[in-house]
Parts: sequence; C-alpha cells; structure tokens
Amino acid sequence: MNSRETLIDAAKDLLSTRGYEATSPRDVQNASGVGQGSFYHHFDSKADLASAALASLAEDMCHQFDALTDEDGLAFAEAFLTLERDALAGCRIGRITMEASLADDRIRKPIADYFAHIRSRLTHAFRHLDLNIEPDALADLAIAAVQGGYVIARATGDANAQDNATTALLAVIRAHTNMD
Amino acid sequence: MNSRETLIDAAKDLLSTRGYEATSPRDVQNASGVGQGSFYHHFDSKADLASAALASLAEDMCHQFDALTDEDGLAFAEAFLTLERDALAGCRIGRITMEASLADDRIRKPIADYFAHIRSRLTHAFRHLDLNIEPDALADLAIAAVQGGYVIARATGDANAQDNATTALLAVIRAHTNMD
DNA sequence: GTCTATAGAACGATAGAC
DNA sequence: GTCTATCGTTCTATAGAC
Repeated sequence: MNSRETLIDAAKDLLSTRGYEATSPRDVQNASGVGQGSFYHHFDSKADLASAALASLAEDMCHQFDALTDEDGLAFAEAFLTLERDALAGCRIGRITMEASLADDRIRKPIADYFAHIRSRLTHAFRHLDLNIEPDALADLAIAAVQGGYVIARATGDANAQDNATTALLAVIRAHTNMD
Repeated sequence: MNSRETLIDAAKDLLSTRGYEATSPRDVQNASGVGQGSFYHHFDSKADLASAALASLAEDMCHQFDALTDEDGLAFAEAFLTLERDALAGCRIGRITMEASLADDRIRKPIADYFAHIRSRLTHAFRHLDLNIEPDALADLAIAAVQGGYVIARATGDANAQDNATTALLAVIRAHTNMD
C-alpha cells in the first residue's frame, strides 16, 4: 500500500470517529506513520484528503448497505432498521453533517451521495409495501430513526435509545401493513 | 446586562449555530464586545462558559417545548412533530452530541437534561394514546424523527427531508390509533 | 471588574534536502 | 516520492496595568 492509500485509510478511521474539524493533518500523519511533507505531496489540503477519504468511506458504507439482504419490501426495511449498531459511537458519516465545514462542497458531496443512495433504495423498498403514505417520506423517517437514534443515545448516554426508535418504527409500519 | 451575561448570550448564539469545538473564546469575545481578560475573570475555561451557556440554552428550549400546547396525548405529539423548524440549520443543542467534546461532563450534562426532559414529556403524551407499543420507545422515535430529519436535510441539502420524516411518523401513528 | 499584551502549544500549509 | 524543518496564524489561557 502506497503513502497516498495509507493516508486515506488513516483519515477514514479518524473522520469516522472524531469528525472533520477535530481531525488535524498531524493526526493523520501520526496515525499513518507517513511524514509531514508527503501529506501535501499527495493532497492539496486537509479538505482535499478528507474529500477522498469520505468518498471511499461512503462507498464502503453503500456496499454494506446494499449487502443487507437480497429480499425486498418490508424485509429490506427490517434488515436496515434492526442492523446492530454502536449507538454511542455515532454514525461514521452522519456525524459530519452537523459541522460547519459541511458548507465546503468537497466535504458535503460524498456525504450527500451516501444519503441519496440509501434514501433511493429505501424508497424503492417501501414502494413495494403499497401503504397510503409516501414511500420517500417513509424512507426519510427510517433513516431519521437511525440517525436521530444516534443523537439521543449519545445525548442521554443510553445505548438502547436508538434500538427503541428503530424497533418502534418497525412495529408501527408492521401494524400499518396488516391494516390494508 | 453585565459582562458575564453578555458572554453567556454570545456563547449561546455561537454554540447554537457552530457547535462547541468550532467556537473559540476569541469568537465569543469578539461577538460580545467584551475584552479578552474578562472572559477568564468570569469563567475558568472555554468548557466552563460553554457549560453555563448550554444550561441556559437547554432551559430556554425546555420552556419552548413545554409551551407547545396545553393539550395532551396525540395533540401534544402532533404539536411537537409539526413545529416549524429550520432543518438546514440543525438542532441548536442536538448538533453538539456528535462532537468528541461530549465526553466532557460539563458539556454533556445540559444536553442530557434537555433530551431527558422532552423524552419524559413525550412518553407521558404517548402513554395517553394507549397503543400496543411502548410509549417510551415511541417517544424516542418522535425525537429521532426530528433529530434525524436535521441530519438528512443537511446531508442532502433538501430542507423538506425533516418534514417528510415527521409527517410520515404522524401519519403512521394516526393510522395505528384509529386501528385500536 | 475590565482592559491590553502576550504566553506556549497546535493549527494548516510550505520549503527544500535527499 | 519521502523526509525534516519551519513558516505564519490561531488556539486556549495567563499576566498584570488600571
């Protein structure tokens, strides 16, 4: 693995756990073991490296998401909502959305791509259910249950909060499905 | 208004919009018009001021939340879910939860208090509905719809995402209520 | 209690030897 | 392409005059 890839890997790890602003070029250099000059040989700036790292991270997460299950409809939504997550750690990519640096398009683009991807796939899944609720709105609610679950879990220190939210959503959707 | 209060007010404003780590003591000093020395006369550290500012902010937001409506049950949940919000701005207090500095108890305490407060009140409201879903889990879902809505809106740049999530939740809860 | 001045460390980024 | 050394700025915090 060359220096460029080593830097990206270290950046992915740090961005996932600390976010963008709290991660300095020095942190990435130390974590990767690459010298300071090499950073700026391969990347124009901190934002440039972060953009590449976030793009790779978003791709990884899209693949994980797509591999949830081969089934469709409710089964896919259930796989998404019941996936085991480290609620107290926060979303590796969602956490960045609250930073001011999101205004930088190099940072926002990969994050927007990830959410657009899972939104589209979840909308497709909910369309199969044929409820009298907009499938795309339901997709937003499913994503929000997960992302908001991270927020409540971290705020209260209660790791169950996220599971409460996703389980409750699955229950009301199920009830709604049986009704029609 | 004395210097201490002026500093707290400026800090509340900056923390609400930029978060904790992206707000420097200098920013607060400049925004408040108070000299650099006065900051450390009234507060031991940046975290000390932030703790006081967040406590005041959480109190403000609890009052706003409590004033949503005098009604109970579904009406309260509806008032909470349909409240007009600036989705692209993010939650003034929820945004802090994704920062590493949340590990500092002086920062986390006022945030935990706010979420515990609205969680408790929403649980109470959902208990009145008497659905066959745990009221506290439904409360977590309602909060998650709002907080996660901020995440999706900011990630995609689509201000409607939050409204989609909260409206969808209200719809499934309503359907569930009519069922019983 | 308020101010100006400044400390020491970390920030993002660059220079230049090899 | 990789390294060490260092730039100028900003960070959080302190000193000390008034």
